[in-house]
Formats: sequence, structure tokens, C-alpha cells
Amino acid sequence: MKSTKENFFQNVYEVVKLIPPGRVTSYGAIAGYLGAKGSARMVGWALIASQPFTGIPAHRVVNRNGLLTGKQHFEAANAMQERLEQEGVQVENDRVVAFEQLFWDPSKELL
DNA sequence: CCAGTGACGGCTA
DNA sequence: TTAGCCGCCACTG
Repeated sequence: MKSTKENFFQNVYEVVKLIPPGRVTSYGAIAGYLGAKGSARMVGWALIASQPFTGIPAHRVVNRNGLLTGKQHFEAANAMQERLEQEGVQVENDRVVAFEQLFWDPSKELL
């Protein structure tokens, strides 16, 4: 019945919802935290499925370069950047400014 | 059933 | 240093 991936999807939602405002994380970080190290793509796939869901700040999840690669999948291509700026995250050229400084590692911060 | 694609990441040239 | 390829797993055609 409940496949492992189903649990994986739910885990991704839980972690993303735990991301504090003004902070961002990467797909690989979440994947590694869930034990799917190397399967960062699955995290992105899970976020796509999270689109119709509310309370999932997927805009706080970017790739390891801090690039808003998934903005195209949002309601609007500028929604992701606009939302991040609204939380105090500076975004320039579709990239998070001081990404390393705002980076939120679940395996370290969430503990 | 097989091949291509994709919100990524790490390695090699 | 930058650019390109492969590997991961799931979905679509």
C-alpha cells in the first residue's frame, strides 16, 4: 500500500514547511536528510506535486547554486522571486543573494 | 516494453 | 576556471 515514495513526498512537505522565513535550502540537502542522497530530482518532483497544496513554501527551496530554477513551475515566473523578497531574501538575476548565509540545512538546523 | 525528459548534484576533461 | 557528462528515480509518450 503506502509506497516508500509516498512517505518521501510527505517528508519533503514536512521539511519544507519547517523552513523558517527568510531562509532557503537546496534539493540535495532535503534529499540527503530524507536518506535519498543523490536523488535531488525526486525532491523537485515532490515540490511539483506540492504546488496544488497550500502551506508548502516551495519558493524557499532552490538548487545548490541558489538559483530559482523552479520559478517557471510557479503560478508566475516572478512569483518565486517576488515572494522571497517579500520575506526579506534578496534575489538578483534569479539567484539568491548570500545564499550560503541564508542556507538552512535540515540535518543541522532542524536537528 | 522502450526511450526521452526533468524544480539536481557530483565528477571529469 | 568553465563546460560537459553521467547517475538518481519517476512520469509521459
